[in-house]
This record gives sequence, C-alpha cells and structure tokens, in this order.
Amino acid sequence: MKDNNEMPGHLARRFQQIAVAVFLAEVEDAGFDLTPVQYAALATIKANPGLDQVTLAGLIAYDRTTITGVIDRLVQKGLAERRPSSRDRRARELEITDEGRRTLRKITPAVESAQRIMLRGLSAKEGEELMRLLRKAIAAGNELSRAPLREAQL
Amino acid sequence: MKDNNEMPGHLARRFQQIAVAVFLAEVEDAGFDLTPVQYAALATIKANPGLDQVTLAGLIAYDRTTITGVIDRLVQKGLAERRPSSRDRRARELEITDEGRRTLRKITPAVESAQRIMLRGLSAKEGEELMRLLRKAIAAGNELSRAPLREAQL
DNA sequence: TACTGATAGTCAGCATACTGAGCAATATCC
DNA sequence: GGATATTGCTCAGTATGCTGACTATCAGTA
Repeated sequence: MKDNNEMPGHLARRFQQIAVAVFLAEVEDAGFDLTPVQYAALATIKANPGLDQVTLAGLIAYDRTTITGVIDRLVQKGLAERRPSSRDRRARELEITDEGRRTLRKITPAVESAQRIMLRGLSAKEGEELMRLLRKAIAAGNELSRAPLREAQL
Repeated sequence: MKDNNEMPGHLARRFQQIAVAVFLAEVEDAGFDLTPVQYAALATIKANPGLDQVTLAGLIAYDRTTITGVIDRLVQKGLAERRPSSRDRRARELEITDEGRRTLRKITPAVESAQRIMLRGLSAKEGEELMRLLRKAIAAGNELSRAPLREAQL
C-alpha cells in the first residue's frame, strides 16, 4: 500500500481538519461562536441580500440539504432572517440582521488570522502557489461532487 | 470581505469535498461500499496487525472518539476484528480478516484511480508540488487539531 | 500497598455532508 | 389549459469529526 503522504485524498482530509481547528480556535479566542461553514454562509448572505437558499448553497458549494441546518443555526443565533419569497412561494429569502453585520465586522480579524495560521509552515510564495494549485484542482473537479460551485443567476 | 478563493480554509474544504466524492464514486464503480476513512483504517490495521485503537487513530490522525464508530462499521462488515488485549485490559487489539484482506486487494485500483482523478486538473509536476505543499503545511499545523498524527510506539 | 495521575475506550450531544424520498409550487410543452 | 417536468425546500437516515464526561485500568510514587 502507498504511504498516506502520497495520497492527495488523505492530505486533503488532514489539511481541512487543521483548517477547521485553527478557525474555531481563533474565532473562540475573539469571543465568538461561529463555525467556518456558518461564517461563509453569513458573509455570502450579507454580500447578496435577499438571495434564496439554493443560490446561497451554490455560491459556497454546500449541499442543499446541509444549508437548511446551517441557516437554522444562524437564525437561531439571531444573525440572519429567513422569510418567504414574494416572487416564488417555494423559496425563502435570506437577510443578514444588524447583529449579524456586527458579528461579521468584529470577527474578521480572527478569520484572517486563521487563514495565516493554517499556512504558517509555508513562505508567502508557497502559500500563494498552494492556493493556486488548489483552485486549479477544484475547478477541474467542480462537477464531481453533489454540491458544485454555481454562479449567481442574474 | 475577501473572495472565498483567497481563503485557504475554503479551498481546503472544497478540495476535500471533491476528494471524498471521487473516492466514493470510484469505489462504488468497483462494486464496493467503503468510505475513505474506513479504507485508511483498514489499510493501517493490515500494515500493523494487533495494534490498539489509540495507536490506529494516531497513525491516521483520527480522533479517538471517531475511530470507535469507524471500527464498529468495519467489524460489522466483517472486514476487521476487535478483541481484548492480553497485555492491557483497557485496550482492544485490531486485526484484519481474510475478507478484509480480499477487499483491500480488490479495491486498490479504484483507490489509486480516485487519487489520479482528484488531481486531473493538474500536470504531474503540479500534482507533486501540491502534495509537497500540503505535507509541509500539515506538518506545521499537526499539533493544532485535537487528532494530530502520531508515530507508532515501539 | 494505598494514592495519584495518566491512559484506553465509550457515550451523549452537536455540526457538517451526503443519499434518497417527498411535498408544494413553478415552468414548460402539447 | 392541462399534463408533465423541474425546482425549492425539508426530512429521515448514515457517516465523519469534534467537545466533554465517564468508567476501567494501568503506572508511578509515597
């Protein structure tokens, strides 16, 4: 059997594991209780006010069945609102609350710090190269997962 | 807010998401039902007969509370055995079964194919470089997660 | 040997992720 | 305009992954 360190799948899992741990630690140090997933969802809601759940899921490549629970928790924490769409009665429009906006603003330094920490073993140039290669591999594999990235509809 | 594509944490999540989807698809095409996590555990049990659960967890960087369920499922599928250790009555010794050995052997092509597919957007040289950078970042962050990689005790 | 601390494993609880099914509403096609 | 297909969302079930707590056992020491 190949060494685990030769398996991109194993390395992907490990890097993601560390990335999540670093994110949670930094955010908790800053006095907040928000997961990476919840953060990405909230930031995307703020950037696209009134979007529906499927669009949100596409913008951050979450499964539509996962996004339901994530939004539940954002709403429960008072950071976002979910209300029926006027144009399509199947859909829910999402909005960030003032509290959500405040949280996003205050949490940003911790989030950026986390991104630096998870690359701390690499030089700036290596970090850039890692991100470039990940972006390239992800772009080629986008359609292979059930939850591919999707552009917003206009 | 920064673009998601500038966040290593987001890229880590996406790459891992695709890696798991590719693995599961290849393995299912080959006629098997084994997750990436179960595969890594089974392969490590085979390579280290009689090891205990904590050692196994350390070798593949799983949390000790996660490994319990993973082994439950391997045992339930008849691929591994869990029996009390003779030297330490707290510990369980793990062994691969003949069926587990057969499964590992037959599944290997699918696993290797999956590793290639998840890098299909990259040249061979780029794939190597991505793995090198991931290994380096992971090594620097190993202690930051609750389930760091651990060498086997002798 | 009795006490203390560490270790192996499990469990309950929570948060992603996914499969597959189902409901309600909208879009499309004849 | 009515049948059909598609879409938005939710739910049940399964599998990681983690926190924190607990039991049983072991190791070291006074």
